[in-house]
Amino acid sequence: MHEILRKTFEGNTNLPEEQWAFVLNHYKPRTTKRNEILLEKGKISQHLYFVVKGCLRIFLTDDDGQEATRFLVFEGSFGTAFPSFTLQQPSSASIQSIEPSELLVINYSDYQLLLETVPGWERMTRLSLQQDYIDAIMRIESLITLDAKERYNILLKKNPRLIQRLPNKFVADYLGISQETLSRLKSRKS
Amino acid sequence: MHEILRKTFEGNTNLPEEQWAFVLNHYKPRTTKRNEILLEKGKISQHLYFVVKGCLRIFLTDDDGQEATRFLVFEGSFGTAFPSFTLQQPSSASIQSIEPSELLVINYSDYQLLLETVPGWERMTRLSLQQDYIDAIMRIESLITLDAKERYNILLKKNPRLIQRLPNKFVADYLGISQETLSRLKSRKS
DNA sequence: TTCATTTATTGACTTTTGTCAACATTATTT
DNA sequence: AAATAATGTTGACAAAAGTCAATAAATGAA
Repeated sequence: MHEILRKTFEGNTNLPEEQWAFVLNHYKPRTTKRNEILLEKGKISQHLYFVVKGCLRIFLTDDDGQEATRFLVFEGSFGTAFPSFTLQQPSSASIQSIEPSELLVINYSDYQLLLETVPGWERMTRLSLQQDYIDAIMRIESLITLDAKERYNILLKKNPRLIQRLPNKFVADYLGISQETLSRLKSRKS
Repeated sequence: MHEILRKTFEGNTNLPEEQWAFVLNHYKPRTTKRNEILLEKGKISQHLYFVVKGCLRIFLTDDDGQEATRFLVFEGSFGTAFPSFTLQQPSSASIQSIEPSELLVINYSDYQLLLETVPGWERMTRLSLQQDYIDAIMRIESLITLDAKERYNILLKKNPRLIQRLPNKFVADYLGISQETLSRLKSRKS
């Protein structure tokens, strides 16, 4: 089960065998049920999740009960309420497991421990953060330059599995539009 | 002139005196004229800029000549076309110095050199990246959950100098809205 | 499988924002 | 200071997206 996690790390770093064991050991398996809430907003996020199977959703709720999806986390990716986890502050977002999922979980203090004790781990972390930041920048770009239809088309191209697999409403609020608008987009020609 | 840069770094790290000299030496002073273009889209970004005085703008242009501002970089902050600089790929964004500015500039290979040779510098970089990523996440949130007026109000509260100082049109496309909409927002009561 | 619940689609209408154009105002340059 | 260019405001209208409500379809649980 840790194999896929190791493969993911290996894109950015190369460790001696014993250190791999040390790192991977701090990621504990966990399974979740469909729609299980992993973090409620207002709490401090203590865990970073790696999705082996399934899908997580980091989302915001406002006072009217409106929801907006900040991130969707699929197989082979990491996710948490990042500002909360990093700064150890109450989270504005909640985390939900949309599907029954298999996760590997590291807690905040172990995350820090790896940074302190494993040589080269800081680099691993920096590189992965770099990529996350770039993804965020691209998302901002698409939000400020494209209309709903264009954003949908790009998502369809870049991440078709996401659209096939997820309930419409999650896709919609990930795109920052209403469910009805998405529904109309999909049936529109162009 | 390097003093403000050092102060900024010192929030995240603590170096012996000789290493400070080494780091700061790799940031070269540069001045720019109003509206000077520092990077054209399509080119690879070779420089990371620290703004001592003035203001930079990282912006996108489409085929119709429409512009959208990805980031505004003020005194005491770093900026570049990040995906291009990091991955050393052609940039989708351009960089412009909106005001006559004083910058401190490091090039890509020196940036890498500091990461390789200065102990603790990788951590400095990671922490600053973490904050940038958090800022990007918050910007995404505001784009998917708030309307133009709300986004404007938040910007007004969080960064009043930005609005006072910059031409309306830059503020507008930073918010992802048209100049006219911003103009109407400003005169609207609520 | 059936029932209950959740999710998706569609219509009618409203609100928000964008676009184009005219004009006013403010900066820059000479 | 005058001339020129850049920026800001406003109106009229168009387009995009949201909301509410009714219904259809799909899904999960018993």
